[in-house]
Amino acid sequence: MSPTGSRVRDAAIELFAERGFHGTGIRDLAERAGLSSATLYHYMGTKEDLLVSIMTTSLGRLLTAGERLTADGDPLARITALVELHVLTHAVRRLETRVVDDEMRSLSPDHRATVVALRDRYEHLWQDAIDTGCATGAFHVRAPRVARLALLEMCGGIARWYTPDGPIPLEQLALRYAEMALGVLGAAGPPPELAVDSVRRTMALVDEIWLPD
Amino acid sequence: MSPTGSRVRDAAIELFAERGFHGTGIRDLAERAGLSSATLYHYMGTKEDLLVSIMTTSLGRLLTAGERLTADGDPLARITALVELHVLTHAVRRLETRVVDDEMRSLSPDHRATVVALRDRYEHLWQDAIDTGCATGAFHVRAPRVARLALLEMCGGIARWYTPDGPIPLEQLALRYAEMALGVLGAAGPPPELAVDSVRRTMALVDEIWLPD
Amino acid sequence: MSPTGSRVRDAAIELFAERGFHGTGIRDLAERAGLSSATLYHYMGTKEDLLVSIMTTSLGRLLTAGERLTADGDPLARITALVELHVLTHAVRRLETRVVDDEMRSLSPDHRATVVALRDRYEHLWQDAIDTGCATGAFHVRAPRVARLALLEMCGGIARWYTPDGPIPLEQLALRYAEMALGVLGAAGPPPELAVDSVRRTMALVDEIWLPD
Amino acid sequence: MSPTGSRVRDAAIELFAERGFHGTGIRDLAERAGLSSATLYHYMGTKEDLLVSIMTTSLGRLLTAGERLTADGDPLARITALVELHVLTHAVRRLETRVVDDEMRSLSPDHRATVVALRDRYEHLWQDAIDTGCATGAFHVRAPRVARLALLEMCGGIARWYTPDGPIPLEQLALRYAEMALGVLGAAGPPPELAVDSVRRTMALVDEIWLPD
DNA sequence: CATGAATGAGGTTTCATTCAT
DNA sequence: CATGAATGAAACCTCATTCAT
Repeated sequence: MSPTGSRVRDAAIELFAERGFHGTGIRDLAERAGLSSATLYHYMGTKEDLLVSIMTTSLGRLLTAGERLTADGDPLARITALVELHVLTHAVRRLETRVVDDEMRSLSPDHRATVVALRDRYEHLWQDAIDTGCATGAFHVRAPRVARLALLEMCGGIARWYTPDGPIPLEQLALRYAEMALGVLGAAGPPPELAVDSVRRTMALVDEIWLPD
Repeated sequence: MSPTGSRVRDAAIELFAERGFHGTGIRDLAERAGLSSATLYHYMGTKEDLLVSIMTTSLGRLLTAGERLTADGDPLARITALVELHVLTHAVRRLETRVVDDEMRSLSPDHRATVVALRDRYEHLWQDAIDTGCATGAFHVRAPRVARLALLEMCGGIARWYTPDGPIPLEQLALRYAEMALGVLGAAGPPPELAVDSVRRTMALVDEIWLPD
Repeated sequence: MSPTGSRVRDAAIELFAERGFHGTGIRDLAERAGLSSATLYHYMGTKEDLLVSIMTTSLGRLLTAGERLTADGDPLARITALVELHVLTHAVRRLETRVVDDEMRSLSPDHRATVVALRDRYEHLWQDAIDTGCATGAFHVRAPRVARLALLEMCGGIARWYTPDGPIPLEQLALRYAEMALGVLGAAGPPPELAVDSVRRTMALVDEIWLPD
Repeated sequence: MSPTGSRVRDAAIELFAERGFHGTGIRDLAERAGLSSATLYHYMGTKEDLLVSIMTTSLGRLLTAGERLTADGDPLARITALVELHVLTHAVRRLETRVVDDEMRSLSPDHRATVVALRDRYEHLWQDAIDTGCATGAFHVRAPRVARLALLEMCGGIARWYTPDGPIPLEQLALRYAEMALGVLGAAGPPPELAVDSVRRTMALVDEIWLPD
């Protein structure tokens, strides 16, 4: 993407995350991007197109990463990786992920369907890991669907408060969330050194997936 | 409040929850309440005043309930009750709670400060229970502040999907969330029959607190 | 008029004078009068009716007084009395007279015609005195119509700044204006003691005319 | 200024003068300027900004002209020039000057302060000439401050009735006002041919000062 | 006598978007 | 590639007024 195009996109991510889609005006976007509002339209379709593009890109990357991480491994390894992915992504890409999580309602029906389909595929990775783990006896959960919803909210919530200046390094945060998630699922975690290895692998993937931006 | 005033308030809760504050127009409100947009202004100040009133009322009730439930009891009982309260309120009052959780950013600085102060008092009840439980050895958490944030997100998330028509009765849902929360905190739960008693007590309080509406 | 009716009228005079007719809202009037805006309508017709009533009353009294003062006397005495009348009225009834002078343009055509007719009758008293004085050689003016307009503006202007707390007593002010007016007309004034007598007589008339209010 | 910008400004001057600031709607302005009401906002800030700009420009020019005319000369010459300036400006620029004289009350406090400061500087030129003339014995006035106020009202009043179609040429009108003003001040005027010269010089300045518009 | 409730019309200003240059 | 100019629609809110109680 052209550098100016990126500026537009970045401006949109910042403002949509901060003020919401309907709370952000075209002029706000233009000002933040350092352009006139007319010029904006060289780099985007409508305001909603911009939102859709942000959401599909972000969700698409999350899905790609999720699929790679769950291509093999036992349920415990898979859910651990998904939790790490979700937490790290929501921390490293706070703004994009907030837009994805909060602005679904601002989409028109057609666009919403597209985005929801992506999200469903992603969430299916979670549900599958949870269900399999319940079947194998690795997890002890009485309402697996509820567990999925609870875990997703819990892990995604980090985007509402995370800052890199906080007292706990991000790697440690991811470990804590992984522990909490396994607590939710009634599972025992792996030994610490394996857990650290897992987080580092996931972090590397997150960096790779978001690199081209 | 006058019946018409209630209709205005209810319309606002529905629409703010569904479309967001900035996504809801005065005409939408008027139409939903069955009034002309001019008449709306007999029952509210500005649109933001209406939002503030909804948020402070809702948060105020949650805080009152939380304070009552944590007036005594050991940390396990207190955190259990708070989880139940949060889950039940977010299920029974899906719309209000979504507005409270999502529209903080739509408030002007002054109003935001007021609302944030209320929320902080409420969240302090959680932090206090968690910290005490960690100190007594009832909980095993390495990052108590993170645990609080994670639990609040997890439990509040129910407002994003709950419907009374779902396959799991609300009482059971609350029990599941309590179990998951104790898993997050690395704690063992009480025997089932005591847990049911607790949920029923909390449900009664929720009903009472929200009655006058 | 009922005491409440007077309050309404007084409120209108104050606010119309201060903010102008279009700058004054019905609610402003109601608040100033200590009534609800609905109750206002027991004491007036439309907002414009209220304006018309204020203007015709005020102009009517000025006209009555002017006619009395010019019923006899030579041109110098008549113009002196008119100047005194105009100045004293605009000082003692600053607000009414400002409304009369400034809000003609806010009247609808019909009402305007009525008010203009009154004003014309009043101004004719001035023109007549001036013209007669020119004919008798008492005044030396090359453009008598312009002189009339200039004098009326000059004398009425006192309503834009007069306050009873000023350093110069009102009686003195009236004398100064009379002197200036005669200067405008190229006429010599009467001896001081006669001038004072005249002002006092005019002041008494002003008090009488405005008494019933 | 762009031609369209001028049209907006001209429309505002006409309508504010005719109907008053509060009596003029944005749609009236747009219609008069031949624009949509949205387009109006490319050429102005708020409606009040437009008013402020009109007032400061107009007053600023009057002040500049006044300063030039009173840079030297004896009190009689200075006051004569000021009277001519005031009269000619109020005749040639009837609408602007009416807005300046009538709409001070429509300004918000901050803007009002700015405009009042300009007006005070302008009026100070008058007061200074009057006071000096009294000191030198050129004028005979017992209340110099009152004289200033009276003269300003008298001369500015021409904007309320002047039309170029009237029976008296503007140059003659200015002479008549100068004579009347000297009458107010108890002063004898210059011989006719000098007076005519003075008016012509002042008229040239007025034309020059208002040219760039 | 007084008012709360109600409203259609209109207030000023901003919206997202287009297009000629 | 960039923008100033333009606009219909809509934003939030207030207007003057009526009427049942």
